[in-house]
Amino acid sequence: MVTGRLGMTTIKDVAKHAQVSVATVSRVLNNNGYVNEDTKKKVVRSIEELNYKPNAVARSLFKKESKTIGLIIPDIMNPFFPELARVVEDVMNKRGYTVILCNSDANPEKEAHYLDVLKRKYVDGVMIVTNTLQQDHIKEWELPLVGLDRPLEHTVPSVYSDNVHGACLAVSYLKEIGCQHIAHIQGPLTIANAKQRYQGYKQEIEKNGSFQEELVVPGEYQWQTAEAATISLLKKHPYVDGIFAGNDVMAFGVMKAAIKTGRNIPEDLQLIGFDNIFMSEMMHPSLTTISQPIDEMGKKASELLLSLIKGNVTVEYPKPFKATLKKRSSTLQV
Amino acid sequence: MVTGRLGMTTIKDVAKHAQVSVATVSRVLNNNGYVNEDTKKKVVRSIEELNYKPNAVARSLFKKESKTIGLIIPDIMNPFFPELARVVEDVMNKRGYTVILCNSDANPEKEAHYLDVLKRKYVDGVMIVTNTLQQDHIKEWELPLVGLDRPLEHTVPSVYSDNVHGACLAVSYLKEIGCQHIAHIQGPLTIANAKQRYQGYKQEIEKNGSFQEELVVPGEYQWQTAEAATISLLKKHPYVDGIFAGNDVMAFGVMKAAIKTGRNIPEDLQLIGFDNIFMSEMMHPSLTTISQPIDEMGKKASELLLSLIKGNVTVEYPKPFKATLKKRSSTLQV
DNA sequence: AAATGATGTGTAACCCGTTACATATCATCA
DNA sequence: TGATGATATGTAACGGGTTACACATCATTT
Repeated sequence: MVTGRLGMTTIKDVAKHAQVSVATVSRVLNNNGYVNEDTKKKVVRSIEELNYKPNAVARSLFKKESKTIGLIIPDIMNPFFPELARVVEDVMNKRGYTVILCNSDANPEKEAHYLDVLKRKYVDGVMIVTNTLQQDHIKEWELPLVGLDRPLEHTVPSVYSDNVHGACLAVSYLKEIGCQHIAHIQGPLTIANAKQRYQGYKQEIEKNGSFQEELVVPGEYQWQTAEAATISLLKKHPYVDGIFAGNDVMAFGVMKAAIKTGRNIPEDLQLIGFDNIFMSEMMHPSLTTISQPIDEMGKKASELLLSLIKGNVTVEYPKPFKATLKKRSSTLQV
Repeated sequence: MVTGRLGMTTIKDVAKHAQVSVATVSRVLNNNGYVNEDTKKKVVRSIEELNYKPNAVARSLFKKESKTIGLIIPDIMNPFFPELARVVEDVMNKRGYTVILCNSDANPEKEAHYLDVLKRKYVDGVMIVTNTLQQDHIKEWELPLVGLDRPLEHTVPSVYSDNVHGACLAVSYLKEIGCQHIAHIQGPLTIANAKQRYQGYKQEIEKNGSFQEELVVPGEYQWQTAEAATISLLKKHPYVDGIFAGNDVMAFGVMKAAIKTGRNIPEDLQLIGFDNIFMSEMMHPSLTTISQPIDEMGKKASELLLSLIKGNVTVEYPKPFKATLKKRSSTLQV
């Protein structure tokens, strides 16, 4: 009596069992149209007895929606993204959506490939962290799309924080607590937020006209590179007494470098990171950092995407989120 | 000329454009059956001109497969899982599969819910990290399933490492390098691997008959709890000179506790963690730990699942992976 | 009492691929 | 020369839902 994949029960089985048509069963399932109370009970009982679960694929095919979204990020191993992924998955799950995880490695081909696959799978929308998405790609893309972490083309609403402002906050605080020579460990300039953080740094430093190009070194958003870069920086410029790292992970590298070069943080060298990933509190000393409201951002992005999926064409383009200074122990108390 | 969702081109459009039947187009697409070379060229040209992408949902419905798998883990924010997720996603992607990410929070209801949803979406298989999956749940579950990180029912092949052995390794090494009083920060005993690591600890300690229940304290696999537990442990038993933490994250908590109680690692207190998550190298001192071959395990689990999906009923039940000692700076050099 | 509208249910088309089956041509072989 | 098999292509059923439309019943209105 049971047909379908692996003995999966179908709506036909239920209809036969309850002695009604499939249309009636469907009406009961979707709770729409007219169904007599008794009929409904009969159908519900059959559904339970047969342990029937409607086939989501068949439904998708007809409805042209899959209750699935794609989440494209560079790399889930980058500590910033698990937090984001978690929030997104949470919100989406509560709303009945499922999340396909895609690691692009910031590789445009991989991104394009995922976009393609996702579309064929009828995902209802995509959330993406990217630097490379080209306008022509987006043009062909008629599905709900929201950018994350980095501003995208103006045709795509994006959720990100005010990196320039955040960087200014960091640097101005370093100045405030007495740093005379503030260096910057820079992220890859191909990434918009790294550039902006650098801009904020420069901008704030230039307020008293002391900007020195040599105090900016690339750390590739990785602690190993940042560690090496910091060591050679400190060798060349031993007077550096404050460092603004482009993200927390690089700040961890700075910490290692400080230890290796015999400096104490915060006494000899004050340090501020960016992101406030959850590990930053775990380090010793705990890391003063510019906190991005990751939770809020993830929630906002999810709501935005959901709204686009619901068909709202004119969603708001959210203002950049405010990054805030989170004081911990890698800077001195004022 | 273009029909379908959002102007999506269908196989019919292509057939019409190439002046052949849909069957022929399908044959070209799937590269099976007989197709004349010239016809093929015509069809390929039409496909390109119309930028046709076959609809994966329709294909799924017929083929009863979705080229999608589910990955159910407790929480992607737990640093152990991003590494795993990354490998799995990588392998699967290369084989043409897409990964749905599910955070269960180790909550049986959530797990059951995800399992249900995934099944309805025709996922081809599921990889799961769980302590709670009951036999009756698995019985109803006719899809390819592999367990991860923890041994599951004997009906389900699982990929995990030899935790008892790993714990023994840790403790015996601590003894070897001179520790007299070795404590254990324990994970939640509801989790099989935490229990096994505790067993290994106990087993190895008992070899010289010095097991003391009071030197075992619960750290809930979290650094905050572990930190607090360690502080009170060290207060009560100041002679403790070695700690085996049930995982790396708790070891980080121990590090904080050591600093707060004025101890140097490794001089005053030697420390070994478990997992070898990538942060363990980043900490200062870098953490000596029992390394699980996360990459290999992820790959193995993926291959296993793929094999089940391909229809192999009798897959091997893999031997537990060997955990190995990774010496770093939280223990003294011998 | 006839008309109207709400209620209740079934039939069949549709979503978009895949493939079994039917049909047709052509080369090869006995 | 008729049989056989390889090649080539089309028609239609199928997968498992959803829903437009048709039809029937019943209560209410005038």
